[in-house]
Amino acid sequence: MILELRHLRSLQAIQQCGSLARAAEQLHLTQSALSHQIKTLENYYDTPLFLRSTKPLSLTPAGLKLLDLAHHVLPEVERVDGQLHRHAQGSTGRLYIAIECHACFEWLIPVLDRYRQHWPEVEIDIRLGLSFEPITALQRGEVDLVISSDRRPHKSLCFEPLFDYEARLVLTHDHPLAGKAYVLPQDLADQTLVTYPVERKRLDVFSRFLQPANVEPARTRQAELTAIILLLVSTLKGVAVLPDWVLRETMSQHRLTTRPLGEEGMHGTLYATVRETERTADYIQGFIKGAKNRLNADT
Amino acid sequence: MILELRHLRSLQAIQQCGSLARAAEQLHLTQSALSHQIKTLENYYDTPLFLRSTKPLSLTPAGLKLLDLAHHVLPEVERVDGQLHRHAQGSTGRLYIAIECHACFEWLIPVLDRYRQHWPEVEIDIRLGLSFEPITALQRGEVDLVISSDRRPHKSLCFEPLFDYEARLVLTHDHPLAGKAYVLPQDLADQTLVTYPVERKRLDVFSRFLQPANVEPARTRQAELTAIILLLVSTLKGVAVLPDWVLRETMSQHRLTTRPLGEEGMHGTLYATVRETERTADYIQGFIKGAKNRLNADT
DNA sequence: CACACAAAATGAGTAAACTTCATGTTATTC
DNA sequence: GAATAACATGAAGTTTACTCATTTTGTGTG
Repeated sequence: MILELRHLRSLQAIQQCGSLARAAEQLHLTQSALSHQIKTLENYYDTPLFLRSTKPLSLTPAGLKLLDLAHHVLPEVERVDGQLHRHAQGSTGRLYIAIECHACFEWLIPVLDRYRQHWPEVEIDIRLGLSFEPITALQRGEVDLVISSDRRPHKSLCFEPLFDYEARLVLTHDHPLAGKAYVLPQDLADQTLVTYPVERKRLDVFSRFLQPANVEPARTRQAELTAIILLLVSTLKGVAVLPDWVLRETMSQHRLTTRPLGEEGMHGTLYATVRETERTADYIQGFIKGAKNRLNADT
Repeated sequence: MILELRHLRSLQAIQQCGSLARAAEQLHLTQSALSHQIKTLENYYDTPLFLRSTKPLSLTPAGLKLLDLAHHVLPEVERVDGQLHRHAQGSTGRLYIAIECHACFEWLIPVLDRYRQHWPEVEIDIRLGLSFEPITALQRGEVDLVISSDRRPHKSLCFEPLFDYEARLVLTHDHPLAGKAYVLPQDLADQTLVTYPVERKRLDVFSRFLQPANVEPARTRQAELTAIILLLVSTLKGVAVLPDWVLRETMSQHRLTTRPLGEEGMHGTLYATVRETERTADYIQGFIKGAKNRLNADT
């Protein structure tokens, strides 16, 4: 198979111009070059592609077949070619986001809604519950941006801090622990703890608060959605640990309040991790900027 | 635009094989050649196309875009490429037939029905009432085969005789002229002549019979379909001139008979005209053979 | 952590393909 | 039938793609 796009482009030009000479000009080639090129094809297929003896020279059935192919194929090729060029400039691309924490939806969705207005061509998706580590998925090209709070440096990847947060205990106004200025691990030993349905090691409240003090809550409950967790906290008189960004408007509606974990509070930073090669792409930086400004995004 | 099908083929192989080395083997290239080729593309688009650091190496979003294009485009290209190769062998092609005489439908349709069974891939069409000469249309590649009874030799075209025919006068059994063994031009001077609706010069009865004797029929009627012409001959007690092949089974049904034109009868030959370049193609020869054997085709 | 192994990148030389230039051939026009 | 226009052809030059040899990178192992 010697057929190349070049041949299709030539045929299209020949058909358009009605003569080799003019087609060659349009293609920035010499007439001779075109003649040679077509002859190669004709030898390959062992059939003429156009009739030389008619005034606006016309294609043979074989030539028409190829022209037909050209009309199908070339526009698509040009579309993708253009996309890829813009892709490199960073004005378009794929943005598959992996998030480790369910709570991130609370700020992510509004941020993405806003982002899509500015970057309409970017292909967006959110991936939850990957079969392997998000970082691995990032390296394998299955996702393009990982949002998480831990930072395990890795070559070819880079971390962009988005914003700091504080994980706080959520409880009702009239909860016994509401009387304290801050809570300690052992305060939760007789409590019902409501969490997202993920492994314990991926929940800060266990890995950074309860397990170091070797404390186990009396009961645990799981719920996927933040709204349901808050509901359960209200109705079960349980407690939950959520990042501060979750707890703004919804708080007063549910007659809820928050307390720091430990005297100092439990603080963390949320990072966006991307591949080094794509870090500078405009559409990536655009997302990171939008995430940092999430507070303004609600307006 | 430097993108060529070769690049798409390479990307597809890389994706399939999961490594440059194996892909190169499959493409009958060296690993180095592939590496260079991809690098050229990556420089052109200014973005990597796949990640080298994963075990089964994986494509970047940009690479996936191209792969997607490859999956769309390559099968179509291969289909056409294959078709063209067979085309040269003559097992497939386009067969647009131009006919000058309406009566040809009578034998052409059954012949084509039979032909299509043997040459299912050939694209068939029948063109009537072209804006210019069928021969011109043939030279311009608008049609591929012309059926007509006159033979104006032209370079790059060739004529294949199909079969001889005799144009005979059609009339009812009880028509006054039925008493004669043959009719002369002046016999038609007081008759109603039913013809196909085409120019007189393209009707043999005028150009070869009436006009040389400077005779004009009393009345003329036109009808597109042979069946209608026969009907008019019956009901109007008119006459028509039709080739003998039309007049076989239908004759007795309409209580019609035929007489020769002139003492010798008016004979002609039907030719299939094709472009010299396509004459030897199997699918062309197949049609010509089928037309010659039209009598057997009805069985 | 060094080692070995596998796989991709690199660089220089070579072969192939494409293009150009000059010229020949063919078809059409007046 | 000469003139013109358009395509074909052949040889030479240039660009492009490929191969070979080698280096670099990444991966897995003792």
